[in-house]
Order: sequence, then C-alpha cells, then structure tokens
Amino acid sequence: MASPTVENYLKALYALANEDDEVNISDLSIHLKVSKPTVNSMVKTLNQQDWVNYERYKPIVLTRKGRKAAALILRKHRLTEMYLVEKMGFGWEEVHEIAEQIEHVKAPALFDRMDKLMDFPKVDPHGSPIPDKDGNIIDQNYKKLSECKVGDQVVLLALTHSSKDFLEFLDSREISLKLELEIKAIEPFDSSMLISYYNHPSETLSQKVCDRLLVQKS
Amino acid sequence: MASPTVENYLKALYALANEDDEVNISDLSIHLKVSKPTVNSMVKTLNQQDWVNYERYKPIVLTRKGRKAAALILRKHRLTEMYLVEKMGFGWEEVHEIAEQIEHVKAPALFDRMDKLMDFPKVDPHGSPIPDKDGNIIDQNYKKLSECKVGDQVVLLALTHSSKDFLEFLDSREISLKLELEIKAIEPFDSSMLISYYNHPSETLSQKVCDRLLVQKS
DNA sequence: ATATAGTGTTAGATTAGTCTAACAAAATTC
DNA sequence: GAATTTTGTTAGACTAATCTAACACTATAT
Repeated sequence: MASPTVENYLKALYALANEDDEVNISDLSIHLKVSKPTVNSMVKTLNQQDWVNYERYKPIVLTRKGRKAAALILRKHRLTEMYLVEKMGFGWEEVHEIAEQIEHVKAPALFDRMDKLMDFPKVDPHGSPIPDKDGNIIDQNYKKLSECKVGDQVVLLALTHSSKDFLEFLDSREISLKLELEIKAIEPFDSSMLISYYNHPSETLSQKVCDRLLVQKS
Repeated sequence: MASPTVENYLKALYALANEDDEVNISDLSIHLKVSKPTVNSMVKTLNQQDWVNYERYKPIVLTRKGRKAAALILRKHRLTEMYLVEKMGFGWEEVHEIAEQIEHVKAPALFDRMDKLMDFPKVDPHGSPIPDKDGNIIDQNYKKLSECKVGDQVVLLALTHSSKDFLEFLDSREISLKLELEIKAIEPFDSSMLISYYNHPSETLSQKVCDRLLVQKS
C-alpha cells in the first residue's frame, strides 16, 4: 500500500487537476511545501509504481489506479470531517487538520462505520461531495455566487475553498450551508455584492468571497 | 515532538517495565519486531533526547519525561478504544488495531472531545485504567482469578492481556466485564477452575485463562 | 572455572524522503 | 529573435529507521 507521503502526493495531484488542468512539478512543490527536486524524484517513483504517467518536462497525470486511490483518500477525509462535525460536535473550521491525519489510517471498518452511523452522507461539512467506495464522485454543477445576477434568490450549498480564515469569516456573518439569500445589488466598481438573508437584511460580500460560495437557484 | 516510531518504543518500554522490571535490548527487539542492532541504535538516540537513561550493557529505563509521554500515548490509545466500543459499536476484540493507529494522531482536541462525550471514563473496554491528562495512572489492585479459592464470589473487572484470540474465546463463553461468577471447584491436576455464572451453571477455565482474568470479591 | 548460550555492539549497507547548488530547457517578454 | 524569467533536472548530501554479518561481553551451567 501507499505510504502517507505517497497518499499526500496523490491527493495533491487530484486536487490540482480539478483546478488547473495541467499539473506540473512547480504546482506540486508549492502545494506540498517541498522543493522541486524532491517532487521531481518522487514523481519518477510514482511513475514507476503506476500511480501517475510522467515524462521529463511534461505535465504529470494520474493513472486510473492513482485517481481511484486519491478519491478513496478523499472519501476517508470527507467522511471523517463530516463525522467530527455531526457526531462529535466540532465546528467546520476545526476539522480539516484532524481529518488530514485520520485519512491515512488503514482501517476500512472505521470509515464504513462512520458512513453507516451518519446514514451514508453525500457531502462533507463544506458541501464537497464524498466519493463512493469505488472512488466515483458526483459532479455538483453549482454556480458561483459571483456569477449570479441582481434579484437572484439562491441557496448556499458548498464552498470552493475551506481555509480556516474563510470559514471563520463566514461564521462571523452567520453564513452557513443551506442558507437562503437574495442578491440586492452588485457594486460595478469592485463587483462586491449586497446580499440579504435571515436576520441580515444587508451585508456586503467582496468578489473574492462571492467567488468561493457555490449556490443553486431556489 | 516524537515520531510514531519513537512513540512506539516509549509505549513498549512502558508496557515491558510493568511486566518484567528490567527491560533490555532483546525484550524490545522481540516486542517491536525489529532487530537488536536497530533497537541498540534507537535506544542511544532515545538516551540523547532524554526519553530514557541508558548505558552500554545496562537495562533501559524511561526518564520522567519518557514515562509521562508513554502514559499520554496510552491515554490516547485507551480513550480511542473506549470510544470505538461505546460510541461506534465496535466489539472489544476489534478496537486494538484501529487504536494503534489513532493513538499517533496529534490533535489534543480530538481526545479531549472523546473523553467528554463518554463522560470521562476511567477504564478502557478491557478494564485497563486510562491515564489522566498528566499521565498519572491509578493502580488497580485486582486479584487474578487463578489466585482465588473455591467458594469465592467475584466480579470480573479487567484483563491482563487482550489478544484477539483471547477476547474471542471470552465472547464464545459469554464472559464480559462486570460479570459476577462463583468458583465451584479447582482441579488439583492442572489448576483449571470450574466456575458458574449467569446462564452458565458450569464452565471449565484453564489456568492460562484464569491467570488473565482480574477480579474483585463481590 | 571454563564452555556455552544468550545478549549487546560495531561496522557497513539500504530505503524513503528530504535538502541545496548548479545547470538546462522551456516559456515569456521586450 | 534575443534576453529574461520560470520551470525542470542532475548531482550530491543528509536524516530516520531499518537490515545482516561479525564480533564482544555477560550470565549460566556443568
């Protein structure tokens, strides 16, 4: 089986492939906070072990095997996050660091049990989909709030990024998943939005924030 | 902080010191399933980092720092085992392997939360005491069943060993903690015991089994 | 009290994962 | 298209944790 280090490379490759479409050595180096030569030599190893396809100076691409492995680690991560929130009472901003560690635990029964105790949740506490046991993931075709128009009434269903800072910002405005909100106005100068929701008749959100909120028309 | 490997050495030293009183290189080598030279070099490192006191050809002794660290790992292990049984419905024979991994997770909040959700349990699913947050452990002065006399009425409160095989054996006889039992007879030839308990008017337990059952007069 | 068995040590090698320094290739910009 | 910046590679070294082979010390037993 893959070491935690290898698992982290696979996870990073999987995540980066969904942002940019071509993943290179530098991207991984920044994301994993290791030097480029380190990534270079590790990627050669991953290639030999059929986790990725790689040729010198070319982008790095996960193999089918690598993609499945990455999705199953993500499954463990997201099940854990959801369990920590749902069953242990942690806040959505506290669970990432803990799940980063527990995702490497080799004990299928543990994650199956979490899954069952939560009645097979489909998303994690940040609205991201939980891959199934085969590593398949449902594509949520949500829209960014920043792409909506004045007058739109939408429900917040997921976040594109879940940094602690961002989550604490949302907490401070009482913004959580399932929140229904309406776009009152869009400031042409900086694309910030004036929105209204339960107990908050008028809040301003910067474009950066609106870019990270995924919504659906309600 | 200590690596998982170092943590496993400390845990082994702590456990072995409670069985034999002098712990040597060979003991550790067998217990940790690594070669003696490996232990030898690791113990030198542990000595330099003040986890143990060690001089060539002498027994290995945990320092105060090492003993506290070991007890805190044991605390995480036992809290996890209890949580898995109490809150997640695992059997007492399933939890050791999972706890072996989770005990290395660096997330005090996780273990504090388990502790709180279980209302601060004092023992794990096998009756072993859970060290407190300072690494102090209460000494249970239980007696081995094998040391009891015919006619004694006792409660089973803990086990000295918790291998999967042994736990499955106990399950097969419907023997669990808190069970009240009476010693009907002791076979002089092999010291096996004839005992009686709820729904089992007469079961025979070998001396090996009776040695591993810790009881108190009821 | 010496032979033997058990225990401990040294030396040297290996693997995984990391680094820096220096250079090479590719991409971008002027 | 030449210069510059970014990206990638090679070479060489380091640390943690492990191994085997060979030898040394200690304890046990006749």
